[in-house]
This record gives sequence, structure tokens and C-alpha cells, in this order.
Amino acid sequence: MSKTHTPETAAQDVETILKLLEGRWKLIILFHLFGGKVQRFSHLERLIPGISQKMLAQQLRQLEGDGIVLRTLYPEVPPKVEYRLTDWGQALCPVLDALLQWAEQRG
Amino acid sequence: MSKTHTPETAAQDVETILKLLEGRWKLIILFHLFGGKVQRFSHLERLIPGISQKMLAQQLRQLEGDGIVLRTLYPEVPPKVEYRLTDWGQALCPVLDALLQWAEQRG
DNA sequence: CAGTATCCCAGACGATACTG
DNA sequence: CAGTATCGTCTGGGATACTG
Repeated sequence: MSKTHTPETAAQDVETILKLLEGRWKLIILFHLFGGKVQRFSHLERLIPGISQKMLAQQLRQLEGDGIVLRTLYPEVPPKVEYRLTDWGQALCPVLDALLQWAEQRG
Repeated sequence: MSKTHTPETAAQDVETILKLLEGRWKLIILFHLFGGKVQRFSHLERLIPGISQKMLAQQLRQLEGDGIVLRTLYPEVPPKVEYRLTDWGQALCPVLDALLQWAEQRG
């Protein structure tokens, strides 16, 4: 590890990061937004079979609160909300790719 | 993402990987083994304040079962058991580093 | 020393219903 | 359309005690 020093602080830092991605649905939501894709709430609902409105809303709120997802509300009737990744959220893509590469290395 | 194609499969692959690291104590155990360090059960217990024997054993078993940690039992009395990372487990270090780098990028 | 075995609980998650 | 509210379930993890 480059800048962190003790096993404790490094482990804790990584844990904090992983918590951002924990949650039954976050990764699949993320992957439906990678590549600059923009999705409405109802569209994500249709893209992700089995998810409830409660969970979709909750996970999106958390991703938004963590600065990974950007939420845009259009003040129309009926309401229209769009979700996309922040720049930082987009930057997660190559990192997850590194994780996949690691998994492939397994002997 | 390089080789995976649909958001579903990619997300699922990453989830499978992250599950290997989930668990209240796995990361801190890992960081106490990075760099080729070898530790005995009781030593890890002392290194990790607050962990119970049950949890330490459980998390080690899972890491072992997942091929990340190597367990060596010396048939002595009293028993002696050593834990170290597999090569694959060691290879996780730079990946977690990438994760830390990403976290630092946050605007 | 290096573990198991039990019991318990908080919090994550799902199902369902309701709303501005 | 895009959510909240409520309730029930299930499981990861903690406390404690015991063992080859």
C-alpha cells in the first residue's frame, strides 16, 4: 500500500470504500449507468428485474449521497428524474475492471 | 469493462469478487498478512482487538476456502497453525491500492 | 493453542400498500 | 412517474461457554 501505513488504517480505508458499493443492488445499478448512460427511475426499474421501488430508491439515494450518482429532477407533471454517474463514479469503472482481472488470475 | 458484456454479468462478477472480501474482519486480517507475513492464530487474535475466536476462525476459514489464505497445521501438542496469503491473495494488494487511489480522486 | 457450540440481536432486505 | 410508509423475515455478527 502506497500512502497508508498501518494495517489498521489501510484496512479501514478500503472498508470505507467497499461500503460505498455494498448493497444488494448497487453494482447492477452502477453497471447500467457506466459509459455515461442516463436513466430514468422507471427505466432502471424495468432494467433490473426483481428490484422493488423501495430498494431502487434507497440504493440510488445512497449512491447519490456518496457522490457516485447524480440525480436530476425536472419540475414537470408528471415528475421526471434522471440518473447518471458523476465523474468520480465513472472513474470507478477501470477500478472494478482491475478487480475482474484479479479474479481471472486465480490459479 | 473489457471482457464482460452485459451490465448483468459484469455486475454479478464484481459482486462475487466483493463477497470474497465481505465480512467484518477480512480486510484487517488480509492487511496483517500482506507482504508475505506469516501469523499464528493467537497472534492474529492479539493483533486484532475486539475480534472473537469464533469470528477469527470463521473469517479465516472463508478466506482459506476462497483460496486467498493458506493454512498450515503443524501436528504438535499444543497445536500450532500458521496463516499466510496465497500468491493470488498477495496479488490482491495492488488492486486494493487502485481502490484507494480512486477514493483519493474524489473531488 | 486453536478452535466449536449456543444463543441472541440489529439491521439489511423483501412484500405490500399508499401518495404528491 | 417517482417515490414513502409499514411490517415481517432472515442472516451476519457479538457474547459466552466449552473442548481436543
